[in-house]
Amino acid sequence: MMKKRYLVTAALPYANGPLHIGHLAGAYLPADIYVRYLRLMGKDVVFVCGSDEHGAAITVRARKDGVTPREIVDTYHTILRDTFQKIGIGFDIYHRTSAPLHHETSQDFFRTLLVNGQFDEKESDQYYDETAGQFLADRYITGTCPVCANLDAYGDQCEKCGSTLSPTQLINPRSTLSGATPVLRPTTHWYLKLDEHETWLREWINTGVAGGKQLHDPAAWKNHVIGQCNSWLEQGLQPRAMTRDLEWGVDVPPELPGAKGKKLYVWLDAPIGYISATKQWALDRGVNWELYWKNDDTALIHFIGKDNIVFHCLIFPAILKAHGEFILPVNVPANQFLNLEGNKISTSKNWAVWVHEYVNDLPGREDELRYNMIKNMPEQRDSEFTWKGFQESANTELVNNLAGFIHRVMVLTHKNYTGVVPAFDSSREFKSGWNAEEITTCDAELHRLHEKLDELGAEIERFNFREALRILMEISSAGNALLQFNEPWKAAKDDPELVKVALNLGLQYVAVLSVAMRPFLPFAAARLRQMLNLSPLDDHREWLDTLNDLAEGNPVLRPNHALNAAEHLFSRVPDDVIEAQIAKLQAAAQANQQAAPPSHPLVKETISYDDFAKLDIRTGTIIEAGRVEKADKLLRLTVDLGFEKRTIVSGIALHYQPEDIIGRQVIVLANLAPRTMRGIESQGMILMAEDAKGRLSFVRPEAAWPDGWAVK
RNA sequence: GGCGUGGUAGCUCAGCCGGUUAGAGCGUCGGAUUCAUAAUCCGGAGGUCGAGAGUUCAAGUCUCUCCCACGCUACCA
Repeated sequence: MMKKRYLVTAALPYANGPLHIGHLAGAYLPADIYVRYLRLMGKDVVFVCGSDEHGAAITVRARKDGVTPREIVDTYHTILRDTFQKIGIGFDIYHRTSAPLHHETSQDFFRTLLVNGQFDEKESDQYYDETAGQFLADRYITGTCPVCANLDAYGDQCEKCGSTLSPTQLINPRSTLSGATPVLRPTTHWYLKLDEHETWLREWINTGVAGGKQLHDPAAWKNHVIGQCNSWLEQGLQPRAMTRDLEWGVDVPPELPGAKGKKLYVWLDAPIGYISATKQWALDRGVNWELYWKNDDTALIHFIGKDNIVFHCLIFPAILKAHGEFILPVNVPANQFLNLEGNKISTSKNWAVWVHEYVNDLPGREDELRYNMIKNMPEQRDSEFTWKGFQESANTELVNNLAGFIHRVMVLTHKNYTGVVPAFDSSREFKSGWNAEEITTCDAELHRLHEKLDELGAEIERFNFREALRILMEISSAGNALLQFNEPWKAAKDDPELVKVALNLGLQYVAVLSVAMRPFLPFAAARLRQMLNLSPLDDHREWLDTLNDLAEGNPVLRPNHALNAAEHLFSRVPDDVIEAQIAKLQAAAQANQQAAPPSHPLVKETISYDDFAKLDIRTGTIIEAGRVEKADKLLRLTVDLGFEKRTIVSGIALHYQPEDIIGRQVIVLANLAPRTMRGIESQGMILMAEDAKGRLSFVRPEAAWPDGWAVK
């Protein structure tokens, strides 16, 4: 499905931290390869990205560091922008969501949705800090994680166990602004009626048809992308709040009643960044941005990691459709996750390879990292980065195979022909590099190169970057074999014609590689162009031209063209560099672990004896225990209080087996209001001790004790 | 508990709208070679395709059950 125009987006990185290799392998590298290829094919393509600079995490961070949010985002925006540039991610524009143009664009979008009747205004209860006098963003509330019992989980997420949370799930919530216990207060927000979009989204995802038009081929989408979307659609889409009570973000259009203090939520902020970035790019060039967003001849493609699938495949498309004028993405080739040395990459545990540190520690080795990332790209499933693997791929494949081949052709040409591309008799036969048994001619081999280059491009178009890279290396291997089979170093004396053909063709391989390498290894490709004394690639259909030349049997490098001096394109990565990186990784993780000892929860606000006396706590004995259907964490207990038996549902199933706890004496909060969980009424609560790791332990009298008596 | 994705050679991964002896790279073993950064080329070994059952003339490839990993989701007073 070739289109006239391409708009390629890469997920906006959040501007409160630097970039790690997982980000690179997940979204930016595949996007960059794809875009570089399209440019070399002469396509009209715009590649946009930018920093996502709003939200509570940034204000929390600013408060902690004692600086303004502006300072935080300025710092990281600069780091991110420079890192992308240094590792060779060639955005056409790297914008930022704090730009006024972005604020205007987002607000206009909001207004249009409002006019189109896409919102419901609804009141809901949100946590409010009475001391600070404001509503609390999820990030401003901390408390005990209900999943892993981490004492410092945020209202939106527990960083220890990674669970997604909502503030009301937190046990013992506290405001990070004042330390006070927040209270629930009603507030009004604008909800996008996502449920009304469910039907067309389901059809669009599964058939590619929307509004009666075939917009894409679902077979071209990755399994896990469609799978996850359907998983969500299955559960039914709910209206989603598009605004929040935040202090740092895009204002809800101020002319609207009730807009005061409210900001657009990420859903209507970050992805609109793609649009505002395009606008800015177009403005800078006097181009019409709408061609890229509102025209059916444009292919919109989002490169993201798998954590962003639902957002880019369901919510953002719903928003675009709700607006009415925008096109939908033709594909969302999300990658899975990259693990690091056997563990998940974790920012909070400092288990990561930071790209800005990499370019500093291993200067001039940008392509080596890119190569390994592509070779192990998590295209269909999670994959793994190891420093040992990095060293191996760099040394065996880039140094030995690729750089080695190029160097030997160059050196032989300099020895035999003083660095000038030799002319040769085109009828002369020789052994093919693709098969030692096959006798071939230069013309036939140029056609074979054409096939390979064409195939390579097709794999890129299908987002099969690993396979594309494999074909690139296959060309290099065939080049090595060409030399091996024809042995031009031997033939110089008795068969000079053979030497001419073999080296000429070898040089054609190298010239083709100088183009084909560019999407993957842009720095080395530039060095190689220089070495070959060819003009630098400027992304104007050089790939297409090369294909055309080869198809017609024309050499890419003409006879008598003078080459520059032979140089090694890559150098070995020595052991000590790798060892240093491994040591650094482990040291950082360890330091992080030591720096963050488990903190005890703050003591809650003082209460009177009367408050305590309201609690009726009794001894009891578990006489029955069983699992609760369809619940991982719940046990249904029957507890004997001596004077009566109670049914109590308790969230201890992960810590105790039912058969092990029958007969166990426990302490019961006996006058807690009954509550129904999973269809069972719980008449009380078992008191448990809990440690920093979330382990639970029964609390009980130190020796057998009669049931039903008070604990005071 | 529900949903989704994955579980294929020592390692990293392809293949999966069923169809000849299951593939690649790296590693390993043997051989050739020396123009080239101890590089290169050729060849071999290595997999009962997570487990079990079923459909079929034929199943990594379809169905069911189970196990494991990852993600989302429910339960936690």
